[in-house]
Amino acid sequence: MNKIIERLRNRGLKPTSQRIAVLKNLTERRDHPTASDVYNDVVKKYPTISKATVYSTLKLLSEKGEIQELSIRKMGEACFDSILELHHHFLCRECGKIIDIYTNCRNNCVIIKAGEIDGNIVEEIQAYMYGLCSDCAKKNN
Amino acid sequence: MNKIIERLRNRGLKPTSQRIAVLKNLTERRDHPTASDVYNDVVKKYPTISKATVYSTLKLLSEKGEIQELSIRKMGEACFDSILELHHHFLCRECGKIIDIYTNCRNNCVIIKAGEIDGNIVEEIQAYMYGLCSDCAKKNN
DNA sequence: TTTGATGCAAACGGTTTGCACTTAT
DNA sequence: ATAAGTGCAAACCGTTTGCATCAAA
Repeated sequence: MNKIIERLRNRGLKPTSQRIAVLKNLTERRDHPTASDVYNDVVKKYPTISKATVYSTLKLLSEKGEIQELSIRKMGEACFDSILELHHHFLCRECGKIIDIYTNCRNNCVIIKAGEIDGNIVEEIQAYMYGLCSDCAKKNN
Repeated sequence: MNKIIERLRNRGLKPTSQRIAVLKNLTERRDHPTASDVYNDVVKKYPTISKATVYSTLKLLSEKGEIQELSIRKMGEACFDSILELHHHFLCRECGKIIDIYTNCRNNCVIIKAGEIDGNIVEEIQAYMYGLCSDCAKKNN
């Protein structure tokens, strides 16, 4: 818990109970939730929290670089990830699940090795993979 | 022009003047326009075209696989690409420009070579790179 | 002719904003 | 005390929808 408060303080954000609950929730789950997903969870413990606060907290945390907003969307909604370490995402076309992909991309990716491509300076790469997740692949057999 | 009509017919879409104008516009430009971008261009020649028609045409073409909707957004707006050939996208953090990246990824990417990762079947990969484009990199020096 | 497309305006849904009230420091 | 954050509702904006009109076959 103190760790969550510290993370907020380090980013210059007052550690209010709402913000603590939001960041804690996002940190504990690994399913790339949308703002509504986080709200629906947090509101159980803090019935008075508003969606606006959840939105504002997620936006602030993204801007400060404490969490990241993914480029892909779940049914039109932005989704968030508390893990900043370089990793990619797999999106299942059947069940819509988003799965973290950790790969030794740095070792294999010519672009990351070079740090630039076609004269453009590459600071970050996010790869989005589409296909059938292992669960859905099993079911379809 | 006949080529555009043929592309529409092949997808089972009536080649109306509006649809021809939309697909032609998207095919001629390489700047990954949003629906509004396309509308603003097309409306000059067809002053009566409505945004709803542009949206519907772009949606139909995406669904039929004739064009693609990118995963990234320009200021919250969906953007489209008439090029389906495997390629990636570079997004400049300074000017917001989206640049096509063609790389021999197939030869280097362990994931594409394997066709699966962590048991998930990978059918497609879109890589999004973030950084400074060559133009902005020059300016900043 | 008749089936499907268009244009308009209203609805929709995720996100943001304005403002009076509340809370952390 | 006071600066910052919250909750509510309304506004916002990209996108979709319903429906009467219109055009391609």
